[in-house]
Amino acid sequence: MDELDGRLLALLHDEPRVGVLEASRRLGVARGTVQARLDKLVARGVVTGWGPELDPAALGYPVTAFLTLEIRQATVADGTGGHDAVAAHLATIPEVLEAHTVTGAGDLVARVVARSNTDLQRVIDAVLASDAVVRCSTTIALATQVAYRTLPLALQAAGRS
Amino acid sequence: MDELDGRLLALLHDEPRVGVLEASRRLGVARGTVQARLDKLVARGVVTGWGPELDPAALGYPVTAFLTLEIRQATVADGTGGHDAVAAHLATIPEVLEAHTVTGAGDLVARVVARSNTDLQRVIDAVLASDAVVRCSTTIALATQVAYRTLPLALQAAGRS
DNA sequence: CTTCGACTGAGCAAGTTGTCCAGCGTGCCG
DNA sequence: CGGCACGCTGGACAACTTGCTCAGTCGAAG
Repeated sequence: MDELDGRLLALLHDEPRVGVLEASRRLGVARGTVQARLDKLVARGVVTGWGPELDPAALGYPVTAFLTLEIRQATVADGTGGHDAVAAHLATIPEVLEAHTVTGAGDLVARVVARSNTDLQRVIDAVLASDAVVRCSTTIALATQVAYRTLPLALQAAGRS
Repeated sequence: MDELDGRLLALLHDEPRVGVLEASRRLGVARGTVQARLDKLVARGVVTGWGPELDPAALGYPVTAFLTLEIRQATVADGTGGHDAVAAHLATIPEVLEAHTVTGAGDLVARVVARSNTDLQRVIDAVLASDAVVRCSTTIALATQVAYRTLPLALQAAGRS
């Protein structure tokens, strides 16, 4: 991650449709260089994909909420662990966009979306359908102050390392 | 969002590098159709971008945490509101990947990353540098059970609407 | 001094893109 | 019922990009 990598990522971020050739022109380096840098970034795992970013709101799910789940700690009789069981359960619910185990009061935090505040109840019920979920507290996201971004981080990493 | 849109998004998700022509072959429709669908998805705001997805861990920031901030409610003497001031402040910190105002105990939830648990302290201090932040409680993400995804949601939306 | 890695600038065949066009079937409306 | 808009098809075209290769240059490290 040097300064050129940073500029490359910034360019791709601003105009994702530019190809390697166009990028090389913008950055003022040879095409092969851009290609090599990109390959390296992908190989290093820095760039994980180019998939289309979808907006849940535009898909009809404008409500975002964070659920803090409390998981039954004990392993169930059939041998399935509490966390794994819940993770598998959450993965089957399309409205669950992501989930992390965390420290602190709750055991697991999930980001979910819903068609409306009313619909959110349905989603929560779906989450609660697992026996391993003991409790669920809901925090609704009112507004996005900072939209998900990684570019500033990449630029900082480029500047330092 | 019909079934073809869903298949198209799924294909792009699985293999982002495929072009329009290849996609049309895979989906068994004409190239113009794929192009038209894509344009419409972008125009509708469903697809918000094709930017490269960066992995904070690969950038040297393997620690993820959720900060719940309590914001000073009163408007400051100079007229800057508490929320806006904090949002602007957070936006200047690269380690803050996203932030939302929320209902419930806290006023604002921010996702941050750090180089290590020790480094997390530095990030938290940076967040706390704003006068408008009254309190901050930290929840460290231990593991990702469900990685951020929107495809299942899109497929469900495609099936229904 | 030699070696090594990275970058440049060039070339080539093959493939893709953007943009047209005419034709066809379906559903809607007067 | 005729007419019309709309979306999809299949094809065409020039212009461009990609993947790949290669020789040459440059600076840093051994």
